[in-house]
Amino acid sequence: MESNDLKKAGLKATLPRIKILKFLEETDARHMSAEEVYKALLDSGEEVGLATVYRVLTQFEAAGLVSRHHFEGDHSVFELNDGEHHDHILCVKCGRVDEFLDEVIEARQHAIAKEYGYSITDHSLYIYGVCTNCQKKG
Amino acid sequence: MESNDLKKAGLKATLPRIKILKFLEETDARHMSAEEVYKALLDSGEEVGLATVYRVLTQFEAAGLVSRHHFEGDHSVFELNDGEHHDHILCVKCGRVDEFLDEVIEARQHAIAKEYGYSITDHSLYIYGVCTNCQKKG
DNA sequence: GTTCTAAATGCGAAAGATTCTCATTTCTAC
DNA sequence: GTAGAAATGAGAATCTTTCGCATTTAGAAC
Ligand SMILES: [Mn+2]
Ligand SMILES: [Mn+2]
Ligand SMILES: [Zn+2]
Ligand SMILES: [Zn+2]
Repeated sequence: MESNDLKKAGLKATLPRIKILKFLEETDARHMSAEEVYKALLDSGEEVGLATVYRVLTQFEAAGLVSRHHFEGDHSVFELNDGEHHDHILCVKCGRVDEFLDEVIEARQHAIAKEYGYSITDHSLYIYGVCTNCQKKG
Repeated sequence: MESNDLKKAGLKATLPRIKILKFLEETDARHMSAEEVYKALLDSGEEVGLATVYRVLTQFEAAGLVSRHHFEGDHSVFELNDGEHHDHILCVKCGRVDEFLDEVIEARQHAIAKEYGYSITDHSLYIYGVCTNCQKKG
């Protein structure tokens, strides 16, 4: 139930927040932009202002409910957190996105941070390429 | 001499391009935005239109003369290529940027691309943290 | 259940970064 | 030197995101 999740996250259980969280939990599409969330809600008959979608997604991010990614210079996309970190590999032709977690890379990142004297807070790793399908086509 | 470098890159040796390339080669600042390049040129008495700076940097990128980075959701920054790839670790407090190259990570990325069936074209890795100096301050 | 108040919303306006349009200028090849 | 193609500059336009503010709402207190 969404209102409880929101309260646990320290957010007032308002109707727009409930709708957005519910939508993110139920949709199969991951990695959606604010605009896409907004339009999807409209299409399903739920009225939420675009500015509110932006605000709420930013709050969800701060609360740890979603992650924000910046794929290839584009606008921000959001995805519901499932508790485990992962990185992304994406197709520059068709936009396909796959997720992976590599412990060796994770460990090396921490070693590098240590080496340079940084207290690590976060990282982003995107691998770009052409997926199997798009390679076949040309 | 910049005009030769430009011609080698397949670009007509125009005055704006020469000025921008010369500037990038002579400045100590790396990782500059288009706006910063534009202003720095103005300050040094060189007149180049902002739209031209954007255009030229994008052409330089396509020609392999510079790399473009998207640090932390912000606008694009550019740096002159020195022939060798590197990744970045940056301080979220003061904006300091350090560069590193980790062969283990590079190798793992290729392994992952292979595993998922991607023909890899590029990647971006940014590690965010707090640098030594900023840790001391609090 | 009613009332109260701070917080949240929705709308349009505004912002910031980048691209586009098009008249004018500049390279380069001949 | 001339011609034609390509590049430039200036401002308009675009796109995403944020802001300002009047109105509404959640949730706590009666
Ligand atoms: Mn993901
Ligand atoms: Mn660099
Ligand atoms: Zn593909
Ligand atoms: Zn710092």
